[in-house]
Amino acid sequence: MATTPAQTTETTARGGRDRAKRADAVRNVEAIVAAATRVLAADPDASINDIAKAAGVGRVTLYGHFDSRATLVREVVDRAMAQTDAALADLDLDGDPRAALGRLLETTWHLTHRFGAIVIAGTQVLPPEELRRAHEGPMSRTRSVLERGRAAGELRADMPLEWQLSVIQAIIHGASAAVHRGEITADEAPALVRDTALAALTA
Amino acid sequence: MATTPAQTTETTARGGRDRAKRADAVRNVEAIVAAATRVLAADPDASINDIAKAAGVGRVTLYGHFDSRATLVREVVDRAMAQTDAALADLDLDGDPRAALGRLLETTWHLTHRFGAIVIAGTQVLPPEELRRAHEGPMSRTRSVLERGRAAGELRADMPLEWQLSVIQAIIHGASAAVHRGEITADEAPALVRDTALAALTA
DNA sequence: GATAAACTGTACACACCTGTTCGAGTTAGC
DNA sequence: GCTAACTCGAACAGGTGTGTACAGTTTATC
Repeated sequence: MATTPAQTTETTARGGRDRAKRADAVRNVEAIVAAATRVLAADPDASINDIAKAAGVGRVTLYGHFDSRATLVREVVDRAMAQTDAALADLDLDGDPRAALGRLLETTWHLTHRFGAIVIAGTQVLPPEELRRAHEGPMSRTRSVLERGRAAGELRADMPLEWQLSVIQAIIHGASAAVHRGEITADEAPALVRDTALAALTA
Repeated sequence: MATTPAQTTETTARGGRDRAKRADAVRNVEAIVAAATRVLAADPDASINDIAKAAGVGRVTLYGHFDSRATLVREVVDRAMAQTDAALADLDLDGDPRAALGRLLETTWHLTHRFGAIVIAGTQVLPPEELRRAHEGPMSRTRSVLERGRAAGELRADMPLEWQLSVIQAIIHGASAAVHRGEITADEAPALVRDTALAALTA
């Protein structure tokens, strides 16, 4: 329990109005987003009711904080992308392109697996170009490493770069699905993803 | 009420009752299955209404031929699998494992791309083990070629076989998605799938 | 401890999808 | 050309999901 008030919460977040949001309201919003992330990652078609229940909150309360399903999904996607971007920003992508790509692959896999079907939930609600823009950030990092590897002759350049990006995405998603099916464990997945994708992109 | 047996059309199909089906009924059933295949391949969540409309038939008529959505989906999946199995049976899978796998990959891609999201429609309606059994046929062909290649030292054997199957599936589905997004053309896809998958599975 | 913000459950309006029933019109088949 | 099979639209029942309105209660904050 915070005994020291002093600029309690963020007044700058969205509505930045005169009054600050009440502490329990902030807590609930947080619980809702967290629950939505968890639930939607498992089932992109989960209802608002499921999410509210998972957050330990009434459905009406949820609507008090988010205008619509789309708004909530957008928030979840935004946070996921922000987290993704932050994790990727910590990565050292210099040096040997293959090694850099390997690190990038492992990290990306962890993120993809954590966020699972949220992307799907996004595609069903958000306009395509908005989704495209969200993907752009992480994608561009991979693309630049890929370009560097191709230019250095360490990665094969005899197929479209966009195709190679698709392959990477496909393998990562495939690994996540394979883990869910129990064919491989979450522990061995990163190495498999890295080795397989690197092999696929090597001449 | 059987006035004339006659054995006109297929009395053996399913209900194998006394009277033969009328010609227009057969035609409609065919149109429905074709439309369902087409529509569900694009959107696995398409409603019965959409399918009936696409088939140029009333919704009630559709229900006259198929008890429920599940029945229709089952029929569509069954036909797709039969077609798949037939196409794969024509393939020569002997000789050099890599060449055989290459042929298998190209053919499988064509089939997957044609049937698209039908698998998803299936997973949502049919019991898991029924789907599993449907997948078993085509999957087992790939598995045996894969095993042969691994044993011959032509394909890498340092990762689980099940994982390699997942990778193949992921690349094929990824290619189909990439074509839909317009990143690559349907013409260049088979070669890309073959080359990429073979590279991924080669030591 | 007073006040306003926030929470709660219930209930309603609306939309969509599934599956069924009905009566009337159309058509294939003998 | 008769008859049974087939088709059609409209309409209903049951289910689910979204979003809103209301009235009462809790609770943070000053």
